[in-house]
Amino acid sequence: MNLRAHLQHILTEALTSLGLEAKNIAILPTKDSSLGDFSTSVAMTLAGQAKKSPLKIAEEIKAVLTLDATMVSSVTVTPPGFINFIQSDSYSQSVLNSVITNRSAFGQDFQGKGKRANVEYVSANPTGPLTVGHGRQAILGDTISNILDWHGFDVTREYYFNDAGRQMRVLGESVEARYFEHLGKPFDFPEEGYQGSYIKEIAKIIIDEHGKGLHSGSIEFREFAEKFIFEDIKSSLKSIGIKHDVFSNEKSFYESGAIEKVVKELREKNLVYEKDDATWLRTTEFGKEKDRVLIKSSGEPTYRLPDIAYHCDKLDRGFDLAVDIFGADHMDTYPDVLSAVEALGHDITPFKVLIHQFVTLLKNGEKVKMSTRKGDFVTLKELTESFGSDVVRYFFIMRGMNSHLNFDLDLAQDQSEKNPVFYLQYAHARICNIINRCKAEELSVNPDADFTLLMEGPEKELIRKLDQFQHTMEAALESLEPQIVLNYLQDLAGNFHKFYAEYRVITDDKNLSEARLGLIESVKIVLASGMGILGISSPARM
RNA sequence: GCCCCGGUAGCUCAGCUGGAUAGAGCAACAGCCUUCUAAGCUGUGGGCCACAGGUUCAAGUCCUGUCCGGGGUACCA
Repeated sequence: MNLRAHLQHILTEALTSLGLEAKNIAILPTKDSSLGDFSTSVAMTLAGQAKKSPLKIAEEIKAVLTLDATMVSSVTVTPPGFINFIQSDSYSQSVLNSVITNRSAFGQDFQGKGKRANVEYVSANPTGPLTVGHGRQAILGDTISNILDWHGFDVTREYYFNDAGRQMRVLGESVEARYFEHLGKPFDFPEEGYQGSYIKEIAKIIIDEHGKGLHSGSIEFREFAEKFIFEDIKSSLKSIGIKHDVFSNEKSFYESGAIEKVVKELREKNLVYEKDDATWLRTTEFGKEKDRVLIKSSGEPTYRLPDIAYHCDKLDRGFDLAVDIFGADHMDTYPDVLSAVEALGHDITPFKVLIHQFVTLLKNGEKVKMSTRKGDFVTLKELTESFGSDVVRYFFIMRGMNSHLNFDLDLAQDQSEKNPVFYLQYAHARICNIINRCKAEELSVNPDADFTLLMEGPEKELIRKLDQFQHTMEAALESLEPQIVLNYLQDLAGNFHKFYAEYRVITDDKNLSEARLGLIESVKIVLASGMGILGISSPARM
């Protein structure tokens, strides 16, 4: 059993026996290990309720704790009322034994076993290459999927796209214009058309593959462009190790009649009405300031309508958890969609919506305003080609999704050489190297080595850190913030590098060498697990 | 105007459900490779955690207000 869970248990018992409220007992690893391994502030929290000084309560709690000596070696009380726990040697022993025995399964709690999760991410319409901004979402989504997967969820990675709307029509018109431009014929470039150079390339390829005889309004333009761009998107994602399981197409909801059904049901609930030749959704009923258009006067629906049908469909498919990952531009739109889904009688609690802030690109110290339509952007592919998948993935995870991300293209090249991702990978590679050396010395990993020989500060720190892996992963599941995993690994690697600088694994003392080998093997296992979750490779040599 | 996110070291950012002395990388400076990989380690300097109130035994963290930056507020997605 995990020490933290054990402490939770005995503290609950102790508080109950004292007639105190045993709720929200915060047990945290101490920052300063000289104070102990874990501490709780529960005595101070309860001081008001019990009308006693925190120190007195702490002492009382300490007196009635039923300690398991195989886990806790001592308990101290320090002002202003912390209760500190020092873990026993046998517990430390069991941590390393557990890592080495369970290997990649170490730390897994299988909270999601038997549950199905859906993660929708990227979902960019095929109107142009994926940009750096999409990259952030792609990597967030993929990593969150990995976290769910780690916890035992059956995860469906989904990409939803819209190929029936206005954007795709304009795409077709843009390609058509470039087609006739290439052929030296008169053309009309749409006012809101896509201006990127890739449109011209597509037009050229159409000439090569379909000849010069296409007429204005031909469906080929749009269809070819969509197919071509989608291939590019998929290959961009592949280059950073991302593959979706399901591509959901808006069109299918028209074909299945789901869209009509949504409108009909919303109308029956009086949530839809006609005005100015358009069909409106009564979002004011959901607390919004204004109602929103559902179907334009042109007859084209806005994205809201298919989105509602799509979200109903996700629920119908029986997911226990459905994570939507959107950019900040969706901030205002998803509540309407979810409210409508709820109004249609669905339970929307499976939905968890994550909003990430934008990526700002800096070039020559100035902001680059990115627009797919204007063709002014840096693609994810360019980024990956310059820096490699590991660096790109790390870069996008290292910042919380709520932070605006500044990406300085000039600095990126310099920094890529000193990128913190190498710090992690280097720790792993160093360990692999030592393990190889150990083999030559005929030292092998033994889960029952005498780990009580690991008495030095950095060694104890490593064991403490390894013990926190499970809790870290629980926190990552709770918050769906991949960054938590990354911060943990960074700390673990840091602890290892400190240990490495000061101590040698291969020594004259065979028992000590064996114990240290077990320690670094454990670090390697957890590093590899964590890096796997982040989608970052863990090289054996660098 | 209204809604959402942010404001922490010179720069980019961490800071777990409020906890003990606020951290990392980069940048600057000074050390450490005859010994398992120096993509590393050690040390120095650098902070009114935007500002003002409030809650609490305890606030970078929670509440209110102000200021600054970003996003949204479309019959675009």
